[in-house]
Amino acid sequence: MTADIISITPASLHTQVAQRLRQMLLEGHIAPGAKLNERELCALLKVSRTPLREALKMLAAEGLVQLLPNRGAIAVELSHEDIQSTFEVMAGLEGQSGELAAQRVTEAELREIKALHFEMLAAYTRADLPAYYRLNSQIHTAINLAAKNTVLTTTYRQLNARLQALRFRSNQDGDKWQSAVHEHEAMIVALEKRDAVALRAVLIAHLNHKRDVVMAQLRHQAQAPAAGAVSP
Amino acid sequence: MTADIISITPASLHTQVAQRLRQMLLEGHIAPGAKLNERELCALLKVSRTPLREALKMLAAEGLVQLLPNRGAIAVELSHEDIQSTFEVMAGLEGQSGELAAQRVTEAELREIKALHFEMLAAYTRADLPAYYRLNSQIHTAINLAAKNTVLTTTYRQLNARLQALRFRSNQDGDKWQSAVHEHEAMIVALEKRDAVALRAVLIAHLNHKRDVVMAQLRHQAQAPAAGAVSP
DNA sequence: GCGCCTATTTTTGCATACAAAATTTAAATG
DNA sequence: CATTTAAATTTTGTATGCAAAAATAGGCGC
Repeated sequence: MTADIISITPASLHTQVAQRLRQMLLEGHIAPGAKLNERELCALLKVSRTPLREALKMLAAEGLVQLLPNRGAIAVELSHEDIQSTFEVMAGLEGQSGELAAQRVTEAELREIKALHFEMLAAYTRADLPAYYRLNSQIHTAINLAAKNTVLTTTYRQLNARLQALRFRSNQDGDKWQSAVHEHEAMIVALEKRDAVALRAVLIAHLNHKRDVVMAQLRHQAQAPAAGAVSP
Repeated sequence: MTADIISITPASLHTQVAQRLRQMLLEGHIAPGAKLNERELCALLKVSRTPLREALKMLAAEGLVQLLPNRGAIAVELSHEDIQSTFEVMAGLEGQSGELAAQRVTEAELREIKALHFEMLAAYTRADLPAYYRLNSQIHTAINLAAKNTVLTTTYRQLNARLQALRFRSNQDGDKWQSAVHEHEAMIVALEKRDAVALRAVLIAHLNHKRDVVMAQLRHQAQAPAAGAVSP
């Protein structure tokens, strides 16, 4: 809806700033809960406060930062309940993505998804976690795109971004990892068969398992807080 | 996630401006596709350009306005495809709302929803369209709230706002109206039985019908454009 | 009369300046 | 020495000013 404007112009400053900040939040260069000092960020990004503040307002509307009246902005810090809720909605969106993708996926898209799947298996076999995560994410994105619904895509992206900003590179144990891979196998099968109901079910189950892993990890973290944070 | 900050302060100017603009867009005081002139709006709202522009950036992130680089902002104008996509996602969200609401609705909530339902029947009987729409919307909102998922609620609200901004007070004919009311009856039954599957199904069907009505109306409108727009 | 090019005006985008609020620091009191 | 309070400093919020881009108007040639 916005993407179809052919941008010859090199994008306004506030847009660029928003993009940079978004990236910093997602890549963990700004930790959840961290205060976003305007002066600092202006210096870092070499822009004045006006475009920076405009970018912050956009990120706030996206749910990546939280505005505290008269106290500036902080990187979002989701409560356990927020995370649970987000996963719940994400599961619904993934399910719908799958349902629609099964009906609308083209041959070319299917081939590409299968290729990504095999690449992911390679990463799994090598226990290359970063590559695995990257490919995993690419597959889910590809399925989402195959659903051919721009609103679904933007909504999905937005919620996914919030979760990514939390940066729990869930060091899932071998068992969980293996079953995740099995679920991915089932996805491919369902997609090949254009079985909307099955793909929906697999994706929802997959995300629920991911949620369980993350929530368990969070509970664990809560009991044993970061090592350096005890006494100075 | 933002609401839990007890706001003693009377909300920053940019927040107020965003709220006013949002209202104007939803109530049709600003038509879809209309240009949002900064000077004009500043004069109207009696604020300087800074908070106004910040508000516009927020509304852009919410998908209510569209930013055209170096050319300001316009009220969103969704293509037929966008509208179709939005309804598709809304259907999924409504379905999930129903599914969760059936599991989580309290007795008090159920009673209130039933009361709203009867009020809506009264409005229907009187053929009081405005009241009917208001109550209809309240019922859907109540079901959504009964699902007890804040992310679902905000996502739902955001997409719903975009559709509302289009302002097709679909003058649905008697037949369609009657079946919409029947669907609402089915919702109440499913909710009372806490039948998640049934409520989900009814809500999805309900929204799909609404989509059909709206899309048909849009096609009709496209063929016979506004009367005053032909020649001066 | 019509299209095209240029000059003017308007409008947007960004930077800066000023005011108000919050935070920090330090002092003063118990 | 802790606690509270008041001043100083920082930080946010809003208004204004200036430059660049776009829209508009006018003039020119054809």
